[in-house]
Amino acid sequence: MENYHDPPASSLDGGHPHVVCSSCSLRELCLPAGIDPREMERIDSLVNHRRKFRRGEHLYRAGAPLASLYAIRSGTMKSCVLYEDGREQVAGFHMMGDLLGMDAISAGRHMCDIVALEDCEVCEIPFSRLEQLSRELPPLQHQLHRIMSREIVRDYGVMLLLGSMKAEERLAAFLLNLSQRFATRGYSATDFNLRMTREEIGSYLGLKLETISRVLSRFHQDGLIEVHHKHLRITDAGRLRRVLGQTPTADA
Amino acid sequence: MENYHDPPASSLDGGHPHVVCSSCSLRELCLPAGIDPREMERIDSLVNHRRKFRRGEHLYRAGAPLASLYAIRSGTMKSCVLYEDGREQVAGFHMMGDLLGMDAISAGRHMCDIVALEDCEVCEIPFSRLEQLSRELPPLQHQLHRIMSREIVRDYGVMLLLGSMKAEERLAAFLLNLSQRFATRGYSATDFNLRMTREEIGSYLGLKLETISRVLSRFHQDGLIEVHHKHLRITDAGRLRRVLGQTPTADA
DNA sequence: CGACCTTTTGAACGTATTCAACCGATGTGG
DNA sequence: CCACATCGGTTGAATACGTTCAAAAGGTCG
Repeated sequence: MENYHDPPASSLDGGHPHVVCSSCSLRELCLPAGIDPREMERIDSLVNHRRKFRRGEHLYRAGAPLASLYAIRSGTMKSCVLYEDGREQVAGFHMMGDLLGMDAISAGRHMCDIVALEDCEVCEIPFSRLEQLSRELPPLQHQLHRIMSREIVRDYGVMLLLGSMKAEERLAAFLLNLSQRFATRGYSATDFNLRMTREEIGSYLGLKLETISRVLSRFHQDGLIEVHHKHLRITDAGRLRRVLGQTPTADA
Repeated sequence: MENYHDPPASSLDGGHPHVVCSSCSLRELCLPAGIDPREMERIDSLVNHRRKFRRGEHLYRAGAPLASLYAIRSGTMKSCVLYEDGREQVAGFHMMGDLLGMDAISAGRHMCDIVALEDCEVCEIPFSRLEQLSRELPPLQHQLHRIMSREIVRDYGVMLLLGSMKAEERLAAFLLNLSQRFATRGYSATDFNLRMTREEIGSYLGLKLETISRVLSRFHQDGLIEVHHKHLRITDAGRLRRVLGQTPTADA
C-alpha cells in the first residue's frame, strides 16, 4: 500500500489533454501501431491516466487482481517472478513502448512483480475496455494479439539463452538485445546506460553477479566494450555478435 | 513438404460430423472453455478439420506462414526453438487440449518447430476466422486471451526453472508438472509414460541427457520414483515436492 | 537375428559458484 | 565539509556441479 504514491497529481495527466495516444511519439511501438488515424481518437479514450513511479516502486505485485494493462511511457522497469520458497528471478527488463500486465489475464491476478528501475511514467489501460474496444476495432485486436505473441516469442529466446548458452554468450546476447532496443527507440545503439545492477542482470541471465562482473571485464580486455560505472559502450559489435553463433569455444 | 501426410483422409474428419467441439471431451480444457452451449455450434464451425501425425512428423516448421492455430486432440508433441547457428532447444511438451501456433501471430510466421512425439490428432483452427469469431463472442475472445496469457506465465515458470534451479530441482519440477497435467486430463498422477527421450527432457531442462539419467537413478535410489524404460511411477510425491522448495542443499 | 538407438554408469574435466577481501561511489549525519 | 556507513562492483582462490568422453548394457525395429 505504501508503493502507490502520487496518484492525485498524475491522474488525467495533470490536465494535459494532448497527452494521448494519437499524439504520442511511441504510438508505432505500442498498442496503437497500425491503427487508422481516424480511429485513433477511440484509442485515446482507452488510456485511463498516467502514473509516475519512482525508482524502486512497484507498478504491481504478484497476486494483485487484473485491472489494467500498462504501457511504459518513459523509464525502465523489471519484472520479477517469485517462487513459493522465496526465490526470485528477473524475467525481463522493460522500456518505453512495452506493454505490461498480460501475465494476469490467465488467472485474473498478476503472477509477477513489476518494479521501476528508475523514475518512470506509465499509461494505464483498463483491460475490460481494451477487450471491448478490440472487438470493435479489428486492427487493435490484431495488434494486441501480436503483442502477446511477441512476448511468447521473446520468452522462447530467453529459454534458449538460459538453457543452452554459456555465460559469455548470454551476456553478449543481452547486450546486443539492449542495443537493438535502444536503437529501435531512436537512441544510440552503441552508447547507453545500464539501468539495472549486475545482480539484476545476473538474475535475468541465470548467473551470479560476480560472473557478470568477470565477463564484462573480459569483454573489456578483449576490446569488445567499454564500461564505466553504469555506462556501456559497444566498441566492436561485430565481434560481440560473433561471441554468439559459436558453439565451439571462442578462442582466437 | 514431405511432412504433411494424410491430408485427404482426415479432412472433415472422414465424414464424422459429430466430431466437433461441442461434443469433444476436451472442450473445457481447450478453446471453447466457458462458452455458452447455445453458442457452441458457432465454435464448431471454427475447426477446419483434423489431421493425424505420426511420430516424428512436423505440425509446422519455423518460418512457415501463420495460417491456423492447432489444438491437440490426442498424443504428445514438442516445440523446438532453433538458433541461427543450428542450436536447438525444446521449449515445451504439449498434450491434448493444448493450443499451439501462437508463436506465429507476432511476425506472421512460425518461430519454432512442432514435432509429434507419438501418433497425434490435431484440430486445425484458421486464425483469421478465430479472430473474426472472437470479435462476435466475447467469451471466446477472453478465453483466447487467457490461453495466450497462460503460455506467458508458463514460460516465466520455465525461466525460473532454467535460471535458478539445480538439476534435481528441475527434474522434480518437471515430473510434478507432468503428473499434474496428466491428472487434469483424467489420467493417473503417479503412473505414466514418458513420451520423450532423456535427451529431449534434458534439452527442455537445460541439462545433458546423462544428467537426466543420473538424477532419475538417484531419485529411484532415494525411493521417490520407479523408472522402467519409459514408464514412470511417482512413489513419494511429498518428498519429490520437497526436493523443490529448498534453497539449501537437500540432505537428510 | 542383427543393426541401431536409447540409456546407464564411470572417471576426468571445465565452467560457474561460493566465500572473502577490497575498492569506489553515494548518501547521511555530525 | 568531512567522517562514516552503505551499497554496488571488482577480483582472487577454493569448491561444486554438471559436462564431456568413453564404454557397455538394454530395447526396439527392421
